[in-house]
Amino acid sequence: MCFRRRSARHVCPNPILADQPIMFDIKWISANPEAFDAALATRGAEPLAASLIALDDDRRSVVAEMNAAQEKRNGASKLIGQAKAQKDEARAQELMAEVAGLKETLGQLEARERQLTEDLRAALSVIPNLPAQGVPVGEDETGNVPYFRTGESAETRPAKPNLAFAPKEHYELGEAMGGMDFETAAKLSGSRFVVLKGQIARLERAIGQFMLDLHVNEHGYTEVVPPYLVRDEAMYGTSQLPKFDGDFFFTPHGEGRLALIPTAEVPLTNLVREALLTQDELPLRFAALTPCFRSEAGSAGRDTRGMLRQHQFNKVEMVSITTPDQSDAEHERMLACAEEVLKRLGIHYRVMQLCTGDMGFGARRTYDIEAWLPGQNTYREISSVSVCGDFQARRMDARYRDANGKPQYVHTLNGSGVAVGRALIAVMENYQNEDGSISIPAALQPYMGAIEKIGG
RNA sequence: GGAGAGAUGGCCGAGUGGUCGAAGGCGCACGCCUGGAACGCGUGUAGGCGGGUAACCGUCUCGAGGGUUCGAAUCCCUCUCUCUCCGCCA
Repeated sequence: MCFRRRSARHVCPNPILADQPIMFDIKWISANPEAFDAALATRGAEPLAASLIALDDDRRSVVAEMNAAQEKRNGASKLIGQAKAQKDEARAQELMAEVAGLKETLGQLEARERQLTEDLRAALSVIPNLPAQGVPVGEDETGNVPYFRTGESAETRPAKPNLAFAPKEHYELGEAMGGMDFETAAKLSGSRFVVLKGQIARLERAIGQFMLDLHVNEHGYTEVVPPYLVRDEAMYGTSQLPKFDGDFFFTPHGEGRLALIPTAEVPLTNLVREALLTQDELPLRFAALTPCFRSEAGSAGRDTRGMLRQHQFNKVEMVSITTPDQSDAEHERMLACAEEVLKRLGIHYRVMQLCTGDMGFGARRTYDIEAWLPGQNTYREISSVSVCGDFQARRMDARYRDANGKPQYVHTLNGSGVAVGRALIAVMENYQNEDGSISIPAALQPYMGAIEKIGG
């Protein structure tokens, strides 16, 4: 709840957030107003540069006035100290009277400065990140375009399975096997929850273990077990807040609340919040297997059957912290890491580069990996890999010292590697047999006690 | 949950109401020394904001916010966080 201004109430759930750093460089906006507005336009936002610059001009003139008044006061105070030291009480009294008048104007100026800074911060905090060069312009998912990394083609990816029968959807297979129970889950928790049992539960665990091992052992990520409950400040840092307050679960804690992480991106990225790193520490690469909790209020009615869209699911997340010049290469690398999961599992997929209108709030550029689901006869998102530039770093105040010793904002990247629940769906549907059993992909067999098949 | 201690620069760590943005150390950079290095010696080294082409100038910041004062890292209040001990507990 924000007490300051009615208009800001819905975007300012926690007054603590008012102290958070600013996420756009207002100087850059002032120097490039047309480019700023043009970039916003591709994301479906109204032009804002003029109003932001006006606000900043006001702020700067007040700051200048304030500084001048402070300088005057400081000078006088110093003289008072000297006068007192010389026992010149009359002179001291004289100076003190002079300074007295400054106090009031100074107080007013400080109050105005604070208000203007907060107004500017509040305005900037709800503006989405600007797209990177080359991101296709479009309004929604129909504007997304297929993407291949250098050296990649359809031939370098697993083919669709050759099923000589009508494939079933994952929930049909799971329920028939007694390993997937939505009715019981609804009794416990309502819709959009599931109970996994027996071999399906084990398969879910195997997939998560396999993926985390892959990234840790072969892709150079440091394994992390982060908190699953985080403060609003952390959610603000990765830009889930203040704009999307309704999409998450919160639990009361003390006088405030904690958020259940919607993705491990939040705790993993915030690992470097308020840090000043050295250049040779970078890049930092973190991976974690965690549950994710999403309220998803806006998506009621979509994908109500099965476990495609749940309030709770497990996911392996990758996060990289890099210098600005490394982030684009790291983005391709991270995409390769995520793709490798599907290659090892032998699941057909495609990669889509998201257009400007379909990208998430904090992303500069995003690749989605969509796995082929025979039961649905379509591709469904199983991973999303984004580079955020310095957008999150500004919000978190995460910096490093560059070659000249100057602090600079780091760049952050995040990607699913991949969503466990959806990978389970993909394995089940792609490896189903006509008798309803499911073959276990070779990569997972070590995690399944070397069995080759479940159910049936 | 109960009791106590603390929060200072990249890190560690001193600190008196007035010239303290802050001793000292570590780290880092540069120079000297060396065949080259280590050691040693010397010099330099916070961040934000505003102004200036720049050199530079001003201002703010010693956990956060408020107060006392002409003047606060230093005194008072509130809050947040950390640590130690006790209790409870997977």
